[in-house]
Amino acid sequence: MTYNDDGDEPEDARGETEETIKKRPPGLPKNEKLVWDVLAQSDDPMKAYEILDCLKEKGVRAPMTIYRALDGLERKGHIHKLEGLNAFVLCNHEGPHMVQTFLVCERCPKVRELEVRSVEADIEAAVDVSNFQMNTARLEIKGLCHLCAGAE
Amino acid sequence: MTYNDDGDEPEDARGETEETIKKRPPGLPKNEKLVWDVLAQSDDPMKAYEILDCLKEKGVRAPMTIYRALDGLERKGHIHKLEGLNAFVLCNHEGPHMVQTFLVCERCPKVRELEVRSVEADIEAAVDVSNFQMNTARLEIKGLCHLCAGAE
DNA sequence: CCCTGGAGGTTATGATATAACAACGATATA
DNA sequence: TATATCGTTGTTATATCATAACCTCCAGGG
Repeated sequence: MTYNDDGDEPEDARGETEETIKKRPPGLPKNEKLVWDVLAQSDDPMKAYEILDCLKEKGVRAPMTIYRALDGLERKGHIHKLEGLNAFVLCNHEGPHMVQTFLVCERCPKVRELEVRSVEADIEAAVDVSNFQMNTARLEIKGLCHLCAGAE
Repeated sequence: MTYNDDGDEPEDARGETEETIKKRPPGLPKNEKLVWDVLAQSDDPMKAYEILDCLKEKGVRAPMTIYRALDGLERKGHIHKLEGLNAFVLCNHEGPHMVQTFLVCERCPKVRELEVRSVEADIEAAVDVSNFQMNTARLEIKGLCHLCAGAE
């Protein structure tokens, strides 16, 4: 058995992943696949220890395992960390991008990732003026989501 | 002695604050003044436990004390938290503002706060379209500062 | 065959942050 | 004065988040 025994689908035999819509990127090591699948089944961002809880049943015991997988996934651009929540979400679009924009509800756990071209352009311009060499940027917008705002 | 014995200047008797340029807002409780003064003397963002170390000599013993003061200062808009660094900086401009923008160097501890009107406008527009009720936003831009970029 | 490097397992610990409760001082007001 | 209340502070304990260090396994290349 190798560390990269890629099935195209999760090896899970119990049908837990039937609602997964997103397609898991190929070539991930075992633990990164496990973590990716957990995140894919969650509508909301998840904390490292929550992911760990979900994977206890699969034999994962140590936080280290989760953090290593998260680190790998993040370096490959498959997930983002929401620093304000200490939580992680799948990236929801193709290709690399410099500015990640999130709408974070303060009343419910919902987070949406946006892609806002005009913001990206403005940022690049402003940063340029400041003589700063941008690598990545993360914009976390806090407030009330659609539903929570409606409910006052 | 009251909890709000405002002197206009830090009560520090040893001249440690001689380089302070910023003007501490009036009416702060004792611990918030202490923490504000520490941040004012630092060019760079500081972590809670670093602030605590600086205030050991003034008799502050517990992390709680620092976190409470930071919380008060943040709610009043006098400081910001850089979530990506778990660190805190003085706010560098007047009046309330919805979007905080930071240039965070990945090679040295330098962080600059910007005010970028065009970005703010774009964000508000984009958020509006998304049917989201924005409260605040924080943009953390990572890369190489001026000096570090020059040094390759 | 042996070496190497990526991936993984495990234990321990470090770093960050909050809960809970007690005590104090200022202010208001009866 | 009495006493109620509120914000601030002090203190202890604990929760939460993250990494260091060390060892093993195994696939692939000389």
